[in-house]
This record gives sequence, structure tokens and C-alpha cells, in this order.
Amino acid sequence: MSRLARLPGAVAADSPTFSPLYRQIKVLLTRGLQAGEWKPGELIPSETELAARFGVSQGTVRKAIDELAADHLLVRRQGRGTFVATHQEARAQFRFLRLRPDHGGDPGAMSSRVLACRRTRAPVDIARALQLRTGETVVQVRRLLSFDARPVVLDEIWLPGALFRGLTADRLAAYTGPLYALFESEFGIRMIRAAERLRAVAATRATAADLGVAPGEPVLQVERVTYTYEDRPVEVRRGLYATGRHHYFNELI
Amino acid sequence: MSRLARLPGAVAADSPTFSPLYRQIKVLLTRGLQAGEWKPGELIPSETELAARFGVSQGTVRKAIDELAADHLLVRRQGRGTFVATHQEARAQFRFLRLRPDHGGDPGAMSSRVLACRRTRAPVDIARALQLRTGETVVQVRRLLSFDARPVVLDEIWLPGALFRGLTADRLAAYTGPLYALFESEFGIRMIRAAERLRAVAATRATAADLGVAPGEPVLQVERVTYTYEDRPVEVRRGLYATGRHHYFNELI
DNA sequence: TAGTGGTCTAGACCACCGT
DNA sequence: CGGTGGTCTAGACCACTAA
Repeated sequence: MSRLARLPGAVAADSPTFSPLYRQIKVLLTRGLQAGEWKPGELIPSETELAARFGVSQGTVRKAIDELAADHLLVRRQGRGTFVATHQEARAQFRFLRLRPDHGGDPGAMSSRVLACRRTRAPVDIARALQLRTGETVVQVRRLLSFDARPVVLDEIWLPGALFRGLTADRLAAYTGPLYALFESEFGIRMIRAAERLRAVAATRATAADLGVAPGEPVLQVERVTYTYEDRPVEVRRGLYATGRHHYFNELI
Repeated sequence: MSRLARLPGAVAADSPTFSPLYRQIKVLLTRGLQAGEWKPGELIPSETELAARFGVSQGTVRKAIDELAADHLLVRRQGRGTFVATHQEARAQFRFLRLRPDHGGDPGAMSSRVLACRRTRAPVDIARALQLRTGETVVQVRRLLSFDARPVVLDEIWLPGALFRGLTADRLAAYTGPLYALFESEFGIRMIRAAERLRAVAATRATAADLGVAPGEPVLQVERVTYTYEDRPVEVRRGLYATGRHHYFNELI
């Protein structure tokens, strides 16, 4: 990375692609993260060092880092430095899983059981959501999440085969902890944001059996598309949530 | 409002209630909003004027306003000034209603029909959620939201009677537009944030008829508690969403 | 104690809006 | 054009962490 050409006024006047200095710094930092210059959990250089490197003031670097921290790409820790965010951290566990027990705050002991993991050809809808060609190889995972030994979430997960070579049922079963932490450390894929679409549907005979509910009983269907850097979709997840003892929590701000 | 006593160091060292200057400014501004010093839609004083009034630098006022804008209490407009946010604005309409049509982006023509509006005594659960005593007077509203003339949302709304004197079915029916805009302009109650709990449930015979679905069919139950200033709960809303042609959309960041 | 992020200031200039 | 918010700077000091 090198010193920036700083022409805020000139750039703004001439070009529709103007962005302020701190946004350009943000882009450079994001590229560094994407390129693996600093890995998840690692410390990035101090604000003063980055300011010197980019030839801008500390306040400008600060504003770029502020936004990256708001995006959960970086984590600030006063007195220690700024770190690359990771899905390993405790506070990241429930960032994408908005499920809570109806009574009490503690989600209880969560356990995951992998039901299937196979490579197959992408169905039309999955291919479109993942921006693949129909028929391209995808990895399909089915897994059951239980809270306090009670099944609550039945997930069907689709991943681009090219990005997840070597992902097998054994590998998944051997791993305890959040899937996104595994994806991050083993496949170098960092999940940045997700969009969910929720509907109420009736449990089919098969899914009802897995979830321990009666066939036809209402369950919450959660379709998630997860994105990595540059808004690239890298996961489709169709979950069925049994909302008898749990609910989907959402804060509106 | 008067000049602040600025003792950042001393306050921090001695007291666990320390907060930086810009947070104190934020509190003062919030009080001004709550007291109605500036009303929804109005222009607040410029950053420089506020800085002079509080005896701090413009940058400090700026940081306070930044947070209030992030909280959707204020809206910045470059070149014009900073305005008090209002539920009248178009962009506020779908801040709390996370419902979208399955196909296409435009939600289509939305219409509201008030089915009932009566004053009654608060049931136990409603009283607890609204921090009232059981049996205190509440206003109960039932209304049906339709998109393109198709019923989609059946809402049951509970409001503290003391805050909504004079709220009647006629008054509701006469008003077109978002309820929160009515609450804001007619009753001086500004909804700041909300928390929703979602479950999949089976439609009862009565609700199924209103929503135009089959009895027993899965519908999305959305329980919302809405808060005004100082995190005071002022509304409980239990909605049933027919998710045949629409879905609940949620962005995870 | 040294180094980090967090706060605050004062001042400059730019971008945008309405008159 | 004047006034507003938006960006950028340079420098000071505070709060926190780890050695």
C-alpha cells in the first residue's frame, strides 16, 4: 500500500465516482483484509502507523476504521489496538442466528448434528441465488441444531463447490462450534452480512420427524443468503425453526 | 439550556457515571426533543449555534448529532440543516413493517381497515409488557392491512389509555397513513424503537376468515413492543402475517 | 511506563442548498 | 451569495492495557 493522491476538490468537481478520503482508506483496508494481509483475530497496525503509511491524518484513518468496525469487519479494543473480527468470538455466535428461548436469556446448551453432506448439481433457484450456472457443483449440507437436547432448527445449506473443496460430513462432524468459524479458518471464506426472508409454513412429514413436531404443524421458514466481500453471495441456507419453545428475535431501530 | 461544566478527567476518575462530553450533549438534545422544544419535521439550530450555546466545539456537537441521526431521532440534510425525524416521511413508513412482496420491490397499494377500537382493562400479559398495573385502562385496536386489496396483516394493538385519550375508531378511520404518524402528531407520542418476537402459528377460525386463509393454515405471528423516549414501552402489537405472497425481510449486519 | 484507542479543540476548506 | 453540513488536519490530553 502506498501514499494516496489527495485531490478531494478536483475529484469531486470532475467525477461522479468521487468518494471522500476516508472512504478510499476504507477500501484499501478492506482489500488488505480480503487479501489476507491481516488474518481473523490478528492485530492491524495502529491508527498512527496507518496514517503515516497512507499519508493522511490520524483522524481520517480513524473515520475509515469507525465504519469498518460498524460493519463488524474490525473490532476496536481500547488500550490494545484494532483487531480483525472473527466468527470465533463469543459475541459473533448469535449475530446471524436470531433465535432465543421463550423464557430466560441463556440459549442453553446448543449442539449440532450433521445429517448429510453431499456434492451435487445446483438446482435453478440455488444457482441463481449463488450467482452460479445451473448445474454447477454445490455442496449440500443438512444439519439439525438442538438446544438442551431438543431439536429446534433444521437447516439445509448450499455452498459453491469451487469454494468449499474438501468439505465432507466427517470434517463437519469433527468440528464443534459455529460453521462460519470453520468456513473462515479452513476455507478462507468470511461471512460479512446476510439477508433473511421469513415465512410460516407447514412441516412436511420428513421435516416434522427431524424436528420432533407433528406433520402439518406450523414452523418458521428462514431463507438466508449470506455474502462475503464485495457482496458476493456464498451461501444459501433454508432453515425450519420449531417455535414452540423458542422465537425469532428482531430489534427494530 | 446552559453551558456545560466540563471536567472530563475529573469526572472519569471519580465517578462510575462518567460519560464523554458529546454524550452529555446528546442527552441534552434528546431532552429538548422529548420536551418538544423542536417538533417533528422542524429544523434544529445549526451545529455552530449549538456549539456556542453549550460552550463546546462544533466537532463535539457533531458527534452527538451523528449518534442521534444513527438512532433516527434526527435527520441530516447537507446544505439545509438538521431536522427532527418524523414518521410522516416516506422513508419512515417501512422502518417497523418488515413485510415485502415475494416478487418485485414495490409493496403495492397498502390500505388499512379498522375492525375495532375499544377501551378496556389490561390483561395480565399486556399490563406487564406496558409496565402498567393489571386492570388499568388500555385502548385495544384491531385492524387489517391489505396490499393490492388482499388482506395480509391482522393486527391487534394495545396502548396505554392514559396516553391515548380520545382515540376512537372514527378518529382512526378518518386518518389515512401510518398509525405512528397519527400517534406522533395527535398524541405527542414518538415511537423510537421496537423489539419483535416471531413465531409460526396456526390461524384460528376467526383470524383465518379475516386474513382470507384456511383455518389451521400457518401464519407468521409477530409480537412487537414499541418504545418511546427513555425506553418506555407504549405499545404492544400482536400481528398475524399471511406469508403466502409476502415475506418478512430482515437484513443481518 | 510506553503504546493504543478515545475525546476534544480550532481552524481550514469543500459540497450542497436556497435566495 | 451566505449558511448549512461534510471532510480533513494538527495537536493536545485522557483512558485503558500490558509489560
